[in-house]
Amino acid sequence: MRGRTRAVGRVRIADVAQRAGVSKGAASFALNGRPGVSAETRERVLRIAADMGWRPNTAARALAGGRSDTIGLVLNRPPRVRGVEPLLQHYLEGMQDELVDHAITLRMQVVSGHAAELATYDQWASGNGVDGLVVIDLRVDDDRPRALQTLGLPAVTLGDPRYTSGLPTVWTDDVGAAHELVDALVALGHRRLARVTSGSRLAYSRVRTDALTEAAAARGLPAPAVVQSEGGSAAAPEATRQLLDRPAADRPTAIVYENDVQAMAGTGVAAELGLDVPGDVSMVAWDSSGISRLTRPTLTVMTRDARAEAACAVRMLLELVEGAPAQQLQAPTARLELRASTGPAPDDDRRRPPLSLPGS
Amino acid sequence: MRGRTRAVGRVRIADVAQRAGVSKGAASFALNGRPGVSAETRERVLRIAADMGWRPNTAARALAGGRSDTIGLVLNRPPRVRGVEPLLQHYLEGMQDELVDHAITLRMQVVSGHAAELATYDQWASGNGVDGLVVIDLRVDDDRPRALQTLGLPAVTLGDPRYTSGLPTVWTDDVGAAHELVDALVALGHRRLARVTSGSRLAYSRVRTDALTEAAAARGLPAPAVVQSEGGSAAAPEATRQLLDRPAADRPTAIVYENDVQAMAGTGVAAELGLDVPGDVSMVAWDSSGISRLTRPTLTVMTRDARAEAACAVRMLLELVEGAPAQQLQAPTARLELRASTGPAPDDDRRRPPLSLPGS
DNA sequence: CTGAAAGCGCTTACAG
DNA sequence: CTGAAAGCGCTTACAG
Repeated sequence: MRGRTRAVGRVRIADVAQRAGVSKGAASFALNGRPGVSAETRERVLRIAADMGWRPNTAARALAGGRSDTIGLVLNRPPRVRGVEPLLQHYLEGMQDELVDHAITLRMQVVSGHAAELATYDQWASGNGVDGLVVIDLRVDDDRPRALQTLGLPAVTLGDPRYTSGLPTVWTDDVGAAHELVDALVALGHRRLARVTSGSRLAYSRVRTDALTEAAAARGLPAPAVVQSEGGSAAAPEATRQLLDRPAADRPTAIVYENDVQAMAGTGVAAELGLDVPGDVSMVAWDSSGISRLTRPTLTVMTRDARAEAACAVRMLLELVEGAPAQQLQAPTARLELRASTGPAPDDDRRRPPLSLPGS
Repeated sequence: MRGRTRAVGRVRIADVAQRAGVSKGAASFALNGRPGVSAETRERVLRIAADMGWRPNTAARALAGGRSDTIGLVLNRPPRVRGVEPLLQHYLEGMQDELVDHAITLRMQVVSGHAAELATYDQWASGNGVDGLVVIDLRVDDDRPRALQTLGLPAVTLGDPRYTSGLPTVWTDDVGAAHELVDALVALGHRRLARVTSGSRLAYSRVRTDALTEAAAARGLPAPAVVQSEGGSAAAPEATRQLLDRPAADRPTAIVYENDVQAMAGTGVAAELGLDVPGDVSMVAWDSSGISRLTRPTLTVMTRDARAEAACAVRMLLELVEGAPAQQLQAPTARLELRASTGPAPDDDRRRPPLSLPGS
């Protein structure tokens, strides 16, 4: 069934070369846009290849050391959080947007563990399995940028340059966004903020938490309570309970979640505890999966175009593969979109004096 | 930067063979579990390969006509519905679950258009780019099963056998599920059902709609109103408005959506129209992304393990590649999980005589 | 049961 | 600017 029977009618580069009256090598040069062949020859070869329906054999190309027209993505997640959460969903969509226009394949490998991830990169590098990589889920102590540099594999990441170790990146200014968010909450009378994070070692999570803390300090607010919700959105209810299950004077009046699924879960917990959203506590989601208008109450979110960012990262990667220089591209900063889950802080919060003074 | 420099320290099958004192061919046989080599030789080769850290070069293997340790998935979706909707999300997760255990790569190609999809299959088949395929989004008039048979590409699909043209499949009995659902709605006093579908040509959507219609007829209910919501969840609000924006006597008292995102959107529209869920209208989602417990009201859903189904499909595919016979595997039928979005039909509906008699 | 050889389709130095 | 040849790492008939 498999084996060495060539698919019927499959046209090889040798067929194109013969028909064009040139050598295989010349045809290859023409087809790959390399110098060493006259303009008219190139054009003829191209036309004949199109006529005959030639398409490169990816395996042969890869084996010979050429382009594989494939980019790689490794997903390293423990099974229990292997869900496709909102941000990854947008990233996948954005990558698809760009790939479909370039007839590029996405090679996706799921691994459980850091060692397995590096082994995958090693194998891809040595087998020309991919032309380049998109690296996501950057951590604060990530050694993948360095490993990839050693392997000589072009790679682009999505995340704040301070954690990318020089890897080309598409990023957004979450620090600026955090300040806008805190300003808006302060304007609503909030002083006791809280933050539910996806994981303490995820770079983007860290950047946001740090920025929120700084912004709060700059406005003279007490340091936001920070609760880790490792293990995906499933842990968000527990994190929320931890924050809300205390006397009103201690309770945060606004919680900032990593994404809207977490915020929905948190809103449910608030209801269970007899708290009104936004009457008693305001809820904000940073990343949105697009359901923020559909929830009751509708969710206030930090909006940015993660999908476009991922598309942009892929474009950058393809250019990088072509030899373009590495860059750090800043995408538009997230903007606050106010909806029904946020409102003025509860009255008691406004009547009391600040709990602490500026300058943490 | 790229080119013919072999990655440092990369061990080839020839290195393994030399160290084991056998020919390359013998080593290949041993490594691939084929007959033609003694048990002790095989074991020695295997041990040495492991010691030396040998891993197959995928491209070389593919080119020589062997296993590529890759399975393919083509996503053919117009850009505007290129979102990762709940069902696809579960499928991706389930495929990942199975792939990670087998060190298999997923080759994913996004295309826009049927012709491009078939061209991709053709290229993969002729280049040994994949060992097999998972085919999703089966349509009622799908010619992909036949095309794949012609290409000789092993493939497994997810969907009702009546639309798979003999392709091996993992499927669930949506007809049985529809009957359970209608029974439950009838028990709550509902008589005017409605159905919002993902698309009239999607096989699973068609099966469900037909089954709901049959089940309604069997219970003596009028035929459910059916509204297409092509273009993803974005169209669900419009579809819902169409159903609910009529006099109470004409209005459905229960709407069955394709997934929970649609149902959330529909619930929002009901609120806009001043209708209470479930007081005036009950809402049911067929596929759930896991947020059905988080919405307000919580959503009644048809629960099944789509993730496990996808994992099972991949397992079947890998066995098929190994030469196992094709099969049709029936996964557990979806069960109804009643939550707050469904309740007794509005009173006026019970007081009136049936609108029609059994036997559509 | 094993070895030596050809071949998969392409790219790329190397001569002309 | 072009041709002829070697080689990428593997698999698989074909002889022994």
